[in-house]
Amino acid sequence: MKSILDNIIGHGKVPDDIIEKARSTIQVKQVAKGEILLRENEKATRSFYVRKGLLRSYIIDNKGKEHIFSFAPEDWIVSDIASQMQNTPSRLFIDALEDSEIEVFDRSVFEELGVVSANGSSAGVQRLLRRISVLQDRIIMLISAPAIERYQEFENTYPDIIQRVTQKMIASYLGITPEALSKIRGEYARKK
Amino acid sequence: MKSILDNIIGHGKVPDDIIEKARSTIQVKQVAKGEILLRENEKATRSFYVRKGLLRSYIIDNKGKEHIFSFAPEDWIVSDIASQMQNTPSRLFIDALEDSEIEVFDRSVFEELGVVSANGSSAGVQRLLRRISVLQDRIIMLISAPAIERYQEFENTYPDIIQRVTQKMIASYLGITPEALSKIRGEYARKK
DNA sequence: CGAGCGCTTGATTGAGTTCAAAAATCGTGG
DNA sequence: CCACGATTTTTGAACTCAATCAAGCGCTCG
Repeated sequence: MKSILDNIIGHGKVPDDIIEKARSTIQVKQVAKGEILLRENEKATRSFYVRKGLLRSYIIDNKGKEHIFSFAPEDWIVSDIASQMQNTPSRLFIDALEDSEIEVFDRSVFEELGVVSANGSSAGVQRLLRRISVLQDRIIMLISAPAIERYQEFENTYPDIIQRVTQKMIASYLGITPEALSKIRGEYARKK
Repeated sequence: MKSILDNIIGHGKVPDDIIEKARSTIQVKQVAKGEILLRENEKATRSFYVRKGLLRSYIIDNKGKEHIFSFAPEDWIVSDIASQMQNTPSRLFIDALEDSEIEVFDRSVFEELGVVSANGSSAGVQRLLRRISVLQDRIIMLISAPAIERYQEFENTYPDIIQRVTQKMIASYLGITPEALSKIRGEYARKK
């Protein structure tokens, strides 16, 4: 059976004793369909590797509606990277759509294997993780929020950029037409 | 002035001579507003680090409309990771929104610095890059394609998952209501 | 066997698009 | 530095795609 370790470490190169030490920090778990592994507002410290079965991650918006961020079948990893990165309470729920067998692990596994922060290579990986976190947030906005909220989010997240580009560009980034953005901004301003 | 190197290598730890060798493969370039650095269908081999100015990446859909995937101000990196990962022709254009000063580099920089494929740590990084590439594709679909095309894309990309989850879940993943998906599928099937 | 869930279908509503045209802003050459 | 042309932004009307609300059917699993 495949393990997360087979995926982190490439071929050879990592000493057996280190691998064994890492393996001891990984916890194998059987989860029943419907079981919740991570709830909103919990601190996301652990990630889940799926050996067998199917997990999903999703958010619940302010109207109580579910929006699935990702499915995770065999050999996939699920986690709230954004929450882990920024050390903020998680926005995602993670649960099991089928009875599953998973491996539970946290950042320390990567550190022990030298993937993260081992010898100066950390900053590049940090950057990749931050990128993923940004993309995750954007997808969540796109599937769950109406145009006006996406605009407000953009306003807050990129105050510097908003000054430097045309509205046409911002609209294009948000996935709406310039006309729609103009109208949204009109109403929005009027209401303040 | 900050360089991409300051970001890849963390603090200390990488020998000076290796850093210098890496630095020699990085090319500093002045680009004028409007200049195009990467075109659709080119093979994306290089990435761009912005020292000063503003770049963007975007696609042009089949109706000729631009959709901005990302802005890249100072200290950001732009590249078509999906294209680089899968070695496919790029879907993204990259151009300059302001006169900018950038650093041009390719994968070899990471390899030389031991971030990628140096000593077995590669597989973990590969996984992160693949994740980014998946997220990139999904965002592009969300901002540029109507619901039916997003569904068809999903059908092709995750044929295994489609069998195992309810349509309600798929709709939730696509960012539409179950009713809308049902209707879309109805028409779609009828037309075949 | 019944209750609930999932899927479909229909009617209505609403957010955002498209098309068009006017007003405002920007950039450039004279 | 001004003026002109081009682009951007705004506004309006008609339209379209998808959301909402509601009802009905079929299935399963408890």
